[in-house]
Formats: sequence, structure tokens, C-alpha cells
Amino acid sequence: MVRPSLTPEERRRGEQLGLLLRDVRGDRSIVEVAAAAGMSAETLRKIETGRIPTPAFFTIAALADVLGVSLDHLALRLTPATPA
Amino acid sequence: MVRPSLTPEERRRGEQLGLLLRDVRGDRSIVEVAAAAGMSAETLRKIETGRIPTPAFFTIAALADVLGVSLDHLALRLTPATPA
DNA sequence: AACTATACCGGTATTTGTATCGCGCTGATC
DNA sequence: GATCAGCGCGATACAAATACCGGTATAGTT
Repeated sequence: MVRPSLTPEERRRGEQLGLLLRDVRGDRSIVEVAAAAGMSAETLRKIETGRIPTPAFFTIAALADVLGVSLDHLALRLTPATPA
Repeated sequence: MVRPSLTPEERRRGEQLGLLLRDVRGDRSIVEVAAAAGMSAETLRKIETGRIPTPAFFTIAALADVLGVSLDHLALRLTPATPA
């Protein structure tokens, strides 16, 4: 009747997204990228380390824009099972 | 020093996303699409009507997948000013 | 050694996302 | 005209997203 806790799989998915984003960031600093995407460095750090497993759509969109990656590219690599 | 409230622009952006999604849904029922995307009909309804201005990334990704639209397609039409 | 920059983590605070329930409305069918 | 299904909204409940602060660690510079 309320919002259920995130499943381990959802958390894993968040980790994957984080790893992917971190990889794409490359040498650029967290502070720089976060500022460019209009978010705090803490938030970006948590996203990259998977401690924010289900970030907001526009947050990821801004990041993808700054990092020069396609959203579809990100999503495709992260739609694991999604069974039934 | 805490999480600030959403700006009117962010809310407008959420409305735009909702309109876009509703448009793409076309004739299919909310119930059907929501079920296919793994979410409740209420949630989809709120997203479409802009009452959830900043939905989760994976939620939109699942919807985009079900509706057969590109995430980049959605994001591009919604990155309004984002100046400086 | 002191300083600086970058990164990580834990805690705290507030807003938002998501789910369920209940009520009202409309349209179709009986 | 009563019933039923589907859509919409408001209220309620809890978990999560995001931001800021303080502390810690590591590496590079002077």
C-alpha cells in the first residue's frame, strides 16, 4: 500500500548505470561535470557509486548531455532481464 | 541547505514530458501501457498530467521502451533553455 | 611539513516519486 | 435504471532523491 523498497536487482541496475557514467566521465573531475550538469558533486558521486539507484530522468539526461552520450545508449546497456 | 523545491520551469518541463508521452501513447489505454511498463496506472497518469515533474530515469526508460520512442527523442524536445 | 585539490563516506533535512484506497464521472450494456 | 468497466483526482503512507556539512584519505605542489 505504500512504496516498496528497491529490489536488489534495481540496486544492481543503479550500480551499472553509475559505472557506465563514471567510465564515460573519464578524466574530467566530478566537480566540473556536476557543475556543468547543474547538480551537486555529492549527488553525482552517489549516482556513480550506485548509492542513488534510481536517479531522476532529467538528472541523467543532463549528465548524458554534458558527457556527450546517448540516453538510449545508456538505457540499452541496462535493461537486463525486465521479465514479465 | 536542503533539497530545494522544484522551480516553475522544472514543473513546466515535467508537463511537456507528460504531454509528449500521452501523445505517443495514442489509443492504447493507460492501464495497458502502465502494466507493460511495470508501473501502476495512477503513476503513469500522474506522469502524463505533469503531477510527477521529475520521474525516475528507469521509469521513463521503461515507458519509452513500451511506447517505442527514443529517450534521446524525448530529452531533446525537453531541453529548453538550460542556459549557462 | 603545510597547503591544495580531489575523492569518499556518514549524517541530517526537506522534497519528491511511487503505490494503494476511496470517491466521482462517463459511457456502454443489460 | 441499474450495473460495470475505465479514467481521473485527492488523500495517505513510506521510500528514495537531492543538497549541505563535517570528517577522512590520497596525491601533487610549494
